[in-house]
Amino acid sequence: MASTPAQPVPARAHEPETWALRALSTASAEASGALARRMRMHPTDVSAMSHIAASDGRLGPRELSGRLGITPAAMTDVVDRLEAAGHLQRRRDTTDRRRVCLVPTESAVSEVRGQLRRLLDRLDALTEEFTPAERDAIQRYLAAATEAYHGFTTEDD
Amino acid sequence: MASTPAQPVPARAHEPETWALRALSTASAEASGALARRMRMHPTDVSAMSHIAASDGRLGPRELSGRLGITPAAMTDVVDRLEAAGHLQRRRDTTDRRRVCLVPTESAVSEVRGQLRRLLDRLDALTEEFTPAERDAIQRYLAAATEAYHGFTTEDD
DNA sequence: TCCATATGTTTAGGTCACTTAACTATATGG
DNA sequence: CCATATAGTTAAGTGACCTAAACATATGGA
Repeated sequence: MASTPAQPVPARAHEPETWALRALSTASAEASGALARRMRMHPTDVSAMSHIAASDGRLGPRELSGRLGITPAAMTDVVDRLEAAGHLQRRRDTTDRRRVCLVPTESAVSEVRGQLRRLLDRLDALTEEFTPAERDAIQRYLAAATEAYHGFTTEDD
Repeated sequence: MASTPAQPVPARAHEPETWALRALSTASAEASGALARRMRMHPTDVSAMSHIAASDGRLGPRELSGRLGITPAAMTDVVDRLEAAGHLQRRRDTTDRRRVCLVPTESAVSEVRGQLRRLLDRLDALTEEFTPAERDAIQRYLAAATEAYHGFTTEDD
């Protein structure tokens, strides 16, 4: 079943939060895989549809390929798959006829939103158990952790 | 640069922590990619080495393929690559000669540990900014969030 | 003891999501 | 109006995965 990462338990000598973050990363990666499986789509295609469904309808293949970290050529394949599956339509941009707008279909938007909501509702529910002061600390911690990961990513070797 | 996920900003109507978790997931996925790139290895191979480096030296291909969510046949390819790169050795188990033990080389262990430490140290450092009570809340939240992701993953459709 | 069955690993062959490079079409500034 | 840049696609190739089958070893019961 597991379709993604799965990290080993780190070898002691780190903070409990650090272990917890690694477990969290693994769990969230597995959830992404589960989401894709449930929608019977490739993980890349789900990511693409998430962006498209949240866009203003003017998102094009080039911009999207950059966001997903794949080449424009690969993006053509992704869009081909999504269009064939009836999840979106290509529409020529009227003002710049080089551009293509990726317009999600009604059904695709509601399916993406619906499936995502199952996850996001679960996450929303977590906050009920915490006081406002605790929630403030949690939010600060999550932001700092995100920044720490980002710092590691952009760290020069 | 971006080699992984990258989620869109969710469309409102959710808790700040929920948005923060999605940003965190994206950031951690990108960090995993950066880790692999820095070690000049495939993401799968890095995951494999993480498990092997943290093992008791008796970890075999079948068990590891299960942990990584790939088939045993694919695992053979992974082990071939890692062995060719000098990161591990295959050793026949003496008590059950069907089994192969994946023994990491000295250099591989120190490289994996060294690179991982750069990340884990960053994460450890985060905790300094919080009080013990806040840290307790953070730890509870992280555990609950992990469980929420896991619940979503195993949710029957 | 010997065989049926189960388990760990590898081999063989195929698939498909990606890559790079080249091509078409459109935009734009000098 | 042409040189150059940009959006998108096509073409050809690569490699990390898959399924299926083979092989080696273990194990429990007749």
